[in-house]
Amino acid sequence: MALKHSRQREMIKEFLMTRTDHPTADIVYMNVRKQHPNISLGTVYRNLTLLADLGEIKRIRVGDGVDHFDADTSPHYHFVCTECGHVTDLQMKNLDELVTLAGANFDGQIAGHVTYFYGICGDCGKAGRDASPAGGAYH
Amino acid sequence: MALKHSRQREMIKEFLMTRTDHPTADIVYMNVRKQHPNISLGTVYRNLTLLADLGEIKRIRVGDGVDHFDADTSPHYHFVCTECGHVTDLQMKNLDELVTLAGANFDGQIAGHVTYFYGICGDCGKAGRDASPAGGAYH
DNA sequence: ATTAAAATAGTAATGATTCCTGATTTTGAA
DNA sequence: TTCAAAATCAGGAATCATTACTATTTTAAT
Repeated sequence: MALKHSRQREMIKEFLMTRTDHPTADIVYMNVRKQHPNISLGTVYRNLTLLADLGEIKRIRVGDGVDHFDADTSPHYHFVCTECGHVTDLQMKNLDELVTLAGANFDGQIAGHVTYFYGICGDCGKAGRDASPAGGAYH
Repeated sequence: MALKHSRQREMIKEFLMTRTDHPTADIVYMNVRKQHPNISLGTVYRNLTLLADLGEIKRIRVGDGVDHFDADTSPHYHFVCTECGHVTDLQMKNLDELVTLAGANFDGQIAGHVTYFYGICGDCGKAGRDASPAGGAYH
């Protein structure tokens, strides 16, 4: 029942903390494997889930069919690029007031909300303009 | 290239329009099969995707690992019960202003936002209180 | 050092969704 | 009406993320 220390879990957490983007389980796996070549994908999944349950990391779902993970557990919002799929942080005031607003005409207890934004990220926007036949700078 | 009429697609759309909840592909499949027993699950998926691409229905993703579908394409928000998993509509003013707010400190083009709420729905709340040892009405 | 609980590696299983293929429907024109 | 091309279908195989299983290894308390 008690939690025991594990080198694998430590490495997963450490790796996540080095990243400002929000890697998927598979990306975590590929990277941790560089230092610990025979870690298994199942171990990565199990520990990501465990850490998320403990509240040490956050699981992020942005509708792309893959779970992303974030070592930053403070409340903040995310942006998903519909072009490259990257998930990035977004500075913005907290919107918990929405829960009150939503609860006004609703029969039930609203515990929280999920909000994320989508569009074209800065990099893809630049690349798109550069590649455009209608007047980008090429070379 | 041109779209051709299909009985299957019609039935799928018709079934969705009878529902105020937001069925998954599998639920659509099981129900349409009552009238058209040898429709295939692949056909249901293909047509749900097609209808969603045409904008005739909406695909809803609420982080439960399954896509839900909604014949009501007008902008509105959803609530997911963490107890029973049901997805229901939620009356609330549109929040497109959030996109402007979010774009303020962001490098990129924000096209839209996804918001949904979660908690305990009215039915589960009632059931929970009824079953509670700490003072429900038993008789 | 001993030992029971927890965690692991490796692999199999699951579940939602997509892809593939040969047969069937639809539709517009002859 | 007849016909052929394009679209769609049914059924099943394949994919992909994730979870479950099991024999072995690691952890940590005695």
